[in-house]
Amino acid sequence: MRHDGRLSRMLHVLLHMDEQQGPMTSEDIAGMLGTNPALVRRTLAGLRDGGYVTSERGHGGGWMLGRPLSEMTLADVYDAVGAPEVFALGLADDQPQCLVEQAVNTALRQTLDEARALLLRRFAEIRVSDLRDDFAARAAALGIHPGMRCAEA
Amino acid sequence: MRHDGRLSRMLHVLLHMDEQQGPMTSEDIAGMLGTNPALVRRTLAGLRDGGYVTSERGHGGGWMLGRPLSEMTLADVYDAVGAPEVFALGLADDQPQCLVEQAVNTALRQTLDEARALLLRRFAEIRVSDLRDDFAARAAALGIHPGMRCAEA
DNA sequence: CATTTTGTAACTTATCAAGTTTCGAATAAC
DNA sequence: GTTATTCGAAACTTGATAAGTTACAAAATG
Ligand code: FES
Ligand code: FES
Repeated sequence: MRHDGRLSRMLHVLLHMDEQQGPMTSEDIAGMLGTNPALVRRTLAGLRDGGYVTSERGHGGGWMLGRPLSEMTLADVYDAVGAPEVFALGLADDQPQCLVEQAVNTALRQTLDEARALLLRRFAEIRVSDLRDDFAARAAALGIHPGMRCAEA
Repeated sequence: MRHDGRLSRMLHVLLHMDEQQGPMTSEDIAGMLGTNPALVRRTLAGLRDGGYVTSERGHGGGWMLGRPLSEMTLADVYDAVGAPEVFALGLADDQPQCLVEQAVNTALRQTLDEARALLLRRFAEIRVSDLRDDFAARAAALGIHPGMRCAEA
């Protein structure tokens, strides 16, 4: 099944925004992600509603961080992109008549709920700034200037 | 995202097979699941390869359990249907050049791997016969004969 | 007013589980 | 051995939806 990359993409964008001076336009960002501006706007809209980024129209406009990365967790970003379905595994029928199928659903639902809870708990523990720090460590280890952009290379 | 219901469906089928005298044809099963025989064969093929069910062709043929439900875990069935992708959440790019994106991927991958491991560990702890027992308890609580079939009602 | 840039709606594409059709091969009943 | 049944398997269509695209209105700057 094709997966949902919105969380992954938005984290990437936030980190690049952090190491950027002024605002980034949707076009800048789209170039970075290898996609197009309209999609960027669509997805960033959720982050704007959550106050994690701000947008300005017109000359010199674009997207900027709405707060420091240390004040955003992965869970915040996950929620901001619409809290998409976590699992590809699912139930054949949510409310079956069949008692047998109800037993199956109960067991699967419990197990999936538990795994989802663990995942979201972990997401809530990780600040976006932690990823930046990991990135800085990587760059240092490789002796690479941390400001690189793959799209510009 | 549309989810993958193969595990759920196959568990349902196994439980019905267990409370059945003789073999069930693909058509019987398809009627139960609200689907069609070819799809049933396609999915059950994996369980047959794992020895969890057997199939016989011709008159009086069909599908039967290959071993008791107490000797199959949810993890066994999950593997037998092809160990489908667990998560709908995914990475935008698996092997990015960008160090920033690599940091994002590392963090997400770790967290997803942890949640997947928990899920599969739980699956390995649950025997299919446990679901049957839960079903029996449900039926008793409702005062319903446990042999009911929704498709026949 | 001309230009830049977001906001938004409408539409197309890609993907893959699910669903369908079809025919061949094996088995059993007669 | 002929017929009915049933699985096996390949080839194809459908449905759902994230992603991608197009287009244009609205707002801000100079
Ligand atoms: S997209 Fe991250 S460096 Fe280019
Ligand atoms: S499908 Fe489970 S009782 Fe009918």
